[in-house]
Amino acid sequence: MIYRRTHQVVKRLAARRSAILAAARDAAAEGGMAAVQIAPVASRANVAAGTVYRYFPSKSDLISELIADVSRDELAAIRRAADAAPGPSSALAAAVTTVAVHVLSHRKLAWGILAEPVDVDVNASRLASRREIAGEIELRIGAAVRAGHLPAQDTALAACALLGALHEALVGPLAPDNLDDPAKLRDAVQTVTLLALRAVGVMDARARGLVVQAVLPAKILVGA
Amino acid sequence: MIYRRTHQVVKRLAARRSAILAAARDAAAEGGMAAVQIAPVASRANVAAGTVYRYFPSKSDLISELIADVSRDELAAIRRAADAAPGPSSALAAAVTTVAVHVLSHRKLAWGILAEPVDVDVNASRLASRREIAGEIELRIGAAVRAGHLPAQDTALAACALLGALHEALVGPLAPDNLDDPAKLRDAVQTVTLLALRAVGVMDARARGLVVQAVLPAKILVGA
DNA sequence: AGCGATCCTGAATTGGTGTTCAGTTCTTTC
DNA sequence: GAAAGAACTGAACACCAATTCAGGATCGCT
Repeated sequence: MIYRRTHQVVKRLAARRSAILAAARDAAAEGGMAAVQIAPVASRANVAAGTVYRYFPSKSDLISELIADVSRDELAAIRRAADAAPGPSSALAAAVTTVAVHVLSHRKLAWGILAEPVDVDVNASRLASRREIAGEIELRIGAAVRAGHLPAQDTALAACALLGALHEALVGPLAPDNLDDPAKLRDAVQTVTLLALRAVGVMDARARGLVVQAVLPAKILVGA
Repeated sequence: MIYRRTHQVVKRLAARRSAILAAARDAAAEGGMAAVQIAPVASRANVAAGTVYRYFPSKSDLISELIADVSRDELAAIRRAADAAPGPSSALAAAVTTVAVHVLSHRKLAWGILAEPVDVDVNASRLASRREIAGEIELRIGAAVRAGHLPAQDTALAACALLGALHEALVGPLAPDNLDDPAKLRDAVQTVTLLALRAVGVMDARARGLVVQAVLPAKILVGA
C-alpha cells in the first residue's frame, strides 16, 4: 500500500511552505531578524511550532532561505532597472537608485537581511546573496569604465563601498528618521545616488543629470 | 566604625574595572560582540563571574562602556589627524584615512562595535558614539564646503554615507580577505579614501593628491 | 469503510547564558 | 588582634528560545 501525494496535497504543502516563509518575512520586516522566532512565525502562519520543522530542518535554514528570497527579488529589480537604461552610466545610476528605493521600502527587513546578527551557517547564505548583488553593481561599474565614462578602478571594492554608503545612509542607525515624508525620501535617494555616482568618478555636473533621469522612473511610493 | 577605602584599595578597584573592560575588549577583538560573555570575560580578567557584577550592573552596561571607550579613542585619533592637516580638504582626507586605518587594525572589534547585534539598551550607547564620529566627519565636510572646496550638500547624510562606504569596503563581509599583506592594505585604504573624497565632490585629480598626502603619515602597520 | 502512511500539534525537553546570593576572604578601624 | 564592613567566589538559579516527540488528525489507497 503505497502512499502517493496527490496534487492537492502537494499544493497545500507548497502553500504552507510559502506561508511560513511569508510569515518569517513579515516578522523580519516588523522587528528585524531578532523577531524571526519559531513560535511567533508559526503562529503567524497558522501552524504549530513543530510543523515549521517539517518544512525547514532548522531555524538557520529558514532564515537562509528568507534571505535568498529577498535578495533574489532585489537582484531581479536591479537588473530590470539597469537593463532598461540607455547607456552604461545610466544603467549604473538606475541600479543604484533601485537599491536605494528597495532598501528604503522595508528598512527593518533590509537591516535584518544585511547586517543583523545570525549564526555562522546563515552567514554563508547571506554572504552569497550579498555577493550577487555586489557583483551586479560591479558589472555595471565595469561597463561604465570600459565605455570611458569612469576612470579605471578596483570595481569590486567600489561596488562594496557603494552598497555600504547606501545602506548606512538610508537604513543605518544614523539614517535620518524623518524619511516618512515622500519628498524627503526622494531627496534622500537623490542625494545618496549622487554621492555614489561621484564616488566612482562621475563628474558632478553629469552625475546630477543622471540622478534626475534615474529617479524619475523609480517608484518612490513606499509603505512602512 | 566607619570603613573608608584606602588609596591602595581604590587603585586596585580601578585596576580591576579596567581589567574587566580590557578583557571584554580582547574578547570582542577576537570573536566579535557575541564572544563578550560574562564567564569568559571574567576568566580573562582573572575574576569570578559574580565579580563582574560588582563593577557593571549588567552585561549591557559593560558593553555600552566598551563601545564608548573604543569610540572615544577613535574620535580622538580622528581629531588629532584632522587638526594636524594644513587645510580643510586635507583634514577631511586625514580623518577618512584615520577611520580606515583604525577600522582595519581590529576588524572584528570594529565589526562588533559597529554592526553586531546587541540589546536595545546597548544600542542607545552605540548610537551616541557613532553619532559623535559621524558628527566629526560632518564637521570636516562642512568646513571644506565653506572653504569652497566642495559643493554645497547635506553634510550629515554625506558623513553617514562615507562611514558606511569605509566600513563595508574594509570590514564588511564582502571585504577582500587578502588584506594581510601590508601593501594590499595600503592600497585598500587609498582606494577607499579616494572613493570617499570623490563622493563628497572632490575632483578626481585633486583627490588623488590628497589621498597620497593623507596616507603617508598614517601608520599602516596593523596587527591582526 | 478500513488500514497504513503521512502530517500536524503543542507541551515537554534541552542547551546555553545572564544573574543572584550565601558563604568565604580580605580590609579597615579601634 | 578582633570586630565590622566590603569585596570576591562560584555553584545554583532563572530565563528564553530552539528543538523534539508521542499522540491525535488527515490522507491515499483498496
